[in-house]
Amino acid sequence: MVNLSSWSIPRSRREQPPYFTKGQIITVLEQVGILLQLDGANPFRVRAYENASRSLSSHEEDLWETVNQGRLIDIKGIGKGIAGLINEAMNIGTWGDLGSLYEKVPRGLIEMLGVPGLGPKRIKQFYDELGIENITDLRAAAEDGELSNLPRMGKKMERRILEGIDLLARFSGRRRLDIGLLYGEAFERRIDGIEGVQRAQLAGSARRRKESIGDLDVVAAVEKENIEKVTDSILSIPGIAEVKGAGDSKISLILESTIFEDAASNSTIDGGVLAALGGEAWEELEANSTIDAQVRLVPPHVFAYTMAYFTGSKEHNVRMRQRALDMGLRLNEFGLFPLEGLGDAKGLQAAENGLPAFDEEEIYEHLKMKWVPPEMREDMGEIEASLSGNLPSLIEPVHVKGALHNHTTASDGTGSLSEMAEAAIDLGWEFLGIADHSEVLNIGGRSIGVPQDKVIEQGNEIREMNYEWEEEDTNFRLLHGSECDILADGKLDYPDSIRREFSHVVGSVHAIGSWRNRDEIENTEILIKAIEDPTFTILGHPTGRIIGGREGFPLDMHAVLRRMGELNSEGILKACEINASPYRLDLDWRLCKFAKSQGVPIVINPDAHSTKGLKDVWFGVQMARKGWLEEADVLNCLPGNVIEERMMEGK
DNA sequence: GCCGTTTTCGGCCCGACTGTTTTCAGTCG
Repeated sequence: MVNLSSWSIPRSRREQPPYFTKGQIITVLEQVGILLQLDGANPFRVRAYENASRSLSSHEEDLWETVNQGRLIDIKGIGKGIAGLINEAMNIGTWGDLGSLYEKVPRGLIEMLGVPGLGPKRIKQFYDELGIENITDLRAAAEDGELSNLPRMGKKMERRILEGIDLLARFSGRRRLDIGLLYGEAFERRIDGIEGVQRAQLAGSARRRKESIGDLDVVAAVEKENIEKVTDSILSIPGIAEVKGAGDSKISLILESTIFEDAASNSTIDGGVLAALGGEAWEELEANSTIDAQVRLVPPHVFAYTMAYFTGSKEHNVRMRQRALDMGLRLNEFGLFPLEGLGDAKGLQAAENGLPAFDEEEIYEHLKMKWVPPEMREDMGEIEASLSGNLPSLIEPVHVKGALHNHTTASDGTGSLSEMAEAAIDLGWEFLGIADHSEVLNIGGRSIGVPQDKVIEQGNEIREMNYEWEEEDTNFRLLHGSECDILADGKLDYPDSIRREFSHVVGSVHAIGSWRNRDEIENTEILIKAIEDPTFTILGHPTGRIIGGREGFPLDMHAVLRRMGELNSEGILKACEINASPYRLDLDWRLCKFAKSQGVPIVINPDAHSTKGLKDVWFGVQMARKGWLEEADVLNCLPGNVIEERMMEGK
């Protein structure tokens, strides 16, 4: 959901250029796209702003440098107009006449976009004709029957809007990946088990492993004569809170947690996903959560095309269509057809003359491309890589041989040293890094961190345990590290003498408040200073974001990763964590490829606070895959007998 | 507003569903 408080044109807090950061510019372009829609602008102009914003966020260079070199218009999607705007914003600190656009569109209209079934056109119509400026006005007008007097509006629309407002209040927002997958896998299995369904598979952002899921897409292969029967069966699946619509080829509904009833005893529900989930997810499910879902029913021979289409992303699909057009073909959810002689044939009828494809590999083959793993389908360069045959060979969960950031009862974990070690051995790991909180940390007035004498004791205990494993020829060791707080001034917690004894120091920011009150440039400088400390090894959850909870603090992560890359090139190990907790998934996957390009090694850390928490590594691997990483890019794929040495590089 | 080895003008991805209509506009993905 959009955050209304941030919907004003930013004013610079700086004395000299650059007056705005790349992040601010990306946000403004994105917001302008939305404001223009509500203002009834040409939809292609709207898209131009959306595209510019998107393409800027995947622009890896320093934007200020690009501006100064006059190379803005070299960025695809940025032409003369938007380049001029960015120039002005960074050099002069003003935004052209965008201020008037921001003034013109009432904030409440943006909020109204969140109402299901309401789009920019109707919102503008309500505003122009009835003066409706926000959801409160909208509800009143609908209840008074004013909406149904407008052209192309009726009683049904009015009722739908009222329901939409309720829906928005109850179920707004996206679900974390772990919750989304839990629902998605359960729903997929239920549908797959229905008589008349030949195949059923989860598509959409869940299949692409986005860090949050808006709604679920399941594609089911069903022969035409069975559609009615299968539709009835789907609508009788337990756990459907509401049916939003049902046609011949598409069913929209809202799922609730009762879909999991008797799931525990259902042996068909299993797989890596459920195994990867700890207790926390289950607890949350019981608290009345819901998720939107769509089922697409298609004839078996077009299943692969429909899967590819509904896996997305939208941006990937646009590029794929364009690729098809370049080859004189049309691509849609039913197939791939030569444009020539296509005539007026539409939809499924046209599919009769399409190129056959049993699976997605064949679709990509028809387009002279290599199959792209779903996680990578974000139009972040995978089309080009696929065309040139340079797709990476992505990391897999089995490559992981340990993890370096985990907690015990010494700080706020629930497992003892030996319990955590045992759980790691059970996972087939060769090492486990302990990194309890440093002494300064207290949350809600309760001290969580490990005092100095205790952390020294912990080190002795670990040495003894390691000695025993070595004696009995067990290929496993504990690494004694620490999750050291990065203080507001960039200093690390604990005295130097203590920190030097650790095998690795995970430096993390926890006092998010003070970092959120500073600007991007200041935070970036201070964080880099912390990283440069000789004892610093791994940057823990870099931005402090909580998915569905709070944004991270402002930070130029590109600049941080560039500096870390420099230090690595000098032989000093500075690694960046992908915090694998589904609540964090931070480093963001969008930055993994850049980290790699700068020579910054990645560590996938579960940040486990319990034995179960170790399994969260699975989610981190999914993010690494989205970020194009291979086994060799991830430090905790190294064998146990070399990891400790690697941690000490440059010290 | 962006883009271009057919193009500096005229395109810009494509189809289903819904509710409103009697041929289509708006929304969604």
